[in-house]
Amino acid sequence: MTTPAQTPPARSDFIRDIVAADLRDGRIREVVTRFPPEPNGYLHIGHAKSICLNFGIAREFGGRCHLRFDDTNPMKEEQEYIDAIERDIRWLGFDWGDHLYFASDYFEQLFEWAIHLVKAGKAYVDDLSADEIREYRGTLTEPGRPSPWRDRPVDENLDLFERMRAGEFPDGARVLRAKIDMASPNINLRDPVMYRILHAEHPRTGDAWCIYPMYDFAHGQSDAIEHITHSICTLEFEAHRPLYDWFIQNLPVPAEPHQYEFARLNLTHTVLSKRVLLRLVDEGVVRGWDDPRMPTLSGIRRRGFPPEGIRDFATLVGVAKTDSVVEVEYLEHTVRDVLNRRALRRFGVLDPLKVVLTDYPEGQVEEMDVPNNPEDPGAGTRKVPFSRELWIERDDFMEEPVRKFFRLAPGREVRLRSAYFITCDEVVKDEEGRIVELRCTHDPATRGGDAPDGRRPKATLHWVSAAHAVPAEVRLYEHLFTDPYPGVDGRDIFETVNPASEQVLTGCFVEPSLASLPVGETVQFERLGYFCPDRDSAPGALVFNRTLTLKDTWAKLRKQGKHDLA
RNA sequence: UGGGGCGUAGCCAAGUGGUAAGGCACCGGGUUUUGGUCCCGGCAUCCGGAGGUUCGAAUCCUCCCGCCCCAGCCA
Repeated sequence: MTTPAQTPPARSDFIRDIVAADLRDGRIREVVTRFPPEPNGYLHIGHAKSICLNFGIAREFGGRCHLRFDDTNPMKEEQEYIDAIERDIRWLGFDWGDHLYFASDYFEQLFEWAIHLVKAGKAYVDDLSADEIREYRGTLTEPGRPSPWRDRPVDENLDLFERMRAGEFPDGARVLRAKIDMASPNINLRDPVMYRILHAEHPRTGDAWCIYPMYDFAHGQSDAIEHITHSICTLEFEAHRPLYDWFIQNLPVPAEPHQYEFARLNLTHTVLSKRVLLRLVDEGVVRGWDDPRMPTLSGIRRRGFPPEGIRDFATLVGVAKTDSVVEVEYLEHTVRDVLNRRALRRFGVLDPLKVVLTDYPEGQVEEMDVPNNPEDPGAGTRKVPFSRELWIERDDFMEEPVRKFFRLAPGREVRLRSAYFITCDEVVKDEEGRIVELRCTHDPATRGGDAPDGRRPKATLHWVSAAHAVPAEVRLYEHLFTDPYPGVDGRDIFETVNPASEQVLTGCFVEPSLASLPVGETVQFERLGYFCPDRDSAPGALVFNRTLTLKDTWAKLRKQGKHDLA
């Protein structure tokens, strides 16, 4: 309850070291990075690591970071994704200024460069089918063989390539290939395909093109056009770097960018494969791309995670080349850390148990002053109505308390936070023996929560005045997958979806101030966790998402079976 | 068994010849009107393994072992 934790300073890593050295040695004057998403899905926490890296470096070294959509495959890309991606990056806290680009903006230039290679005898049109190309490519241990079309005359290649562009051939009929080395031990250099024919509507260029460049032919050149100095990508592109360099060296590009690779983020109990995420959405396993259980930025946002918590996570996790799987608890820690500092405290009762204060005047209402955030005195206090009948958490009472349970029990006195000390006198049950009400008395001298005689109850409970309580639905969220490493053991990922990943609670009661809390604003329900109004919320029908629980030592003791030990 | 990478605590991760940072998790203790926060302490005689070089090695050399990526007209 003291020193507010600091946002961790950006530490150095091997990429930042390279950037610093390039700046220091004058190899570059200004660092220019780029974040290059393909608009074929929503951004997820793994992308956040890359975004924080690229935009973070630009910010730290006084350079700039471009947002460039890698939209070279119209079969999978959609405007909806472009919009969502821009929204999510902004939400994360980054800005690309005027530097919004699309690989498709460079299609004409790329085409000209392809012609350049053809004229130089370094690219050719191949008539082989996809299957044949695969056969000719060889294997990991055997070299490939040259296509029969490999030595086609330049003029013929030029003519055919122009006609490919003109739409004279059907999809798959021919491709343009770079002529490099069919025997290269690096398969990426065995005459990689540069262009394929795709008679598809492109989200941005419409039907202007029916041939589209492959990633390898588009990415590096796009970097060169934008004068990107450090093209940062994930490890799986490492083997592509020689090809990246080959194109740069063999083309009259305006700059010579360099590619650097780092290990992508993996999280336990989480899947970050776009393919799988798409299936979860399509098959209705979740409520959509922004389901609070999804690792997408939009899901995390809906869940109530603050962007700062994600940024902190990215910096704490670091950047290296070791394949790693970070425990999701680490993310939860940085999120709690931010929320603990910022979130307003509120009262909400998830599983209500009625308490009647037999010695409290009927009809009387007191406005209790309650701190908005003990971590931040500047957050002030609020008034919370208190009256004779209250709701408390059913878990906060035990008729026959076990050894380490020190909440309410018959004959026991506890503190109602910022209100009074109360003592349980009587337990009321229904015919089935279920506890339906607790009859208690309060000590008027403890108003506000402090006893003049200095006595201190072992427990402090949250509460809501029954007459003023606002009903709400609360959705409890847990890991989407029970398996820490979903899919690694060969089991179908969909079979390890946690059936309890979403639990919908109805009949919850929250304090009056919560009725007007804006969607997406995360508050702490004292002693329970962090919650935020979901977009499904409506004026008379509040819906809250549980962002995260608070750390809960008592729950841990019970789970370990230690609550009853001496 | 082709090529490219990587192996430091349960999980991340510094360190790059001078005798193992930090965070998460975990375990103790203190404070506390949230069993939260905060504070204090503990947690690698050892850096995938084996040799070698050196006064001295996680850091250099050799060999071995393990894991990841590449055979899309995906990115």
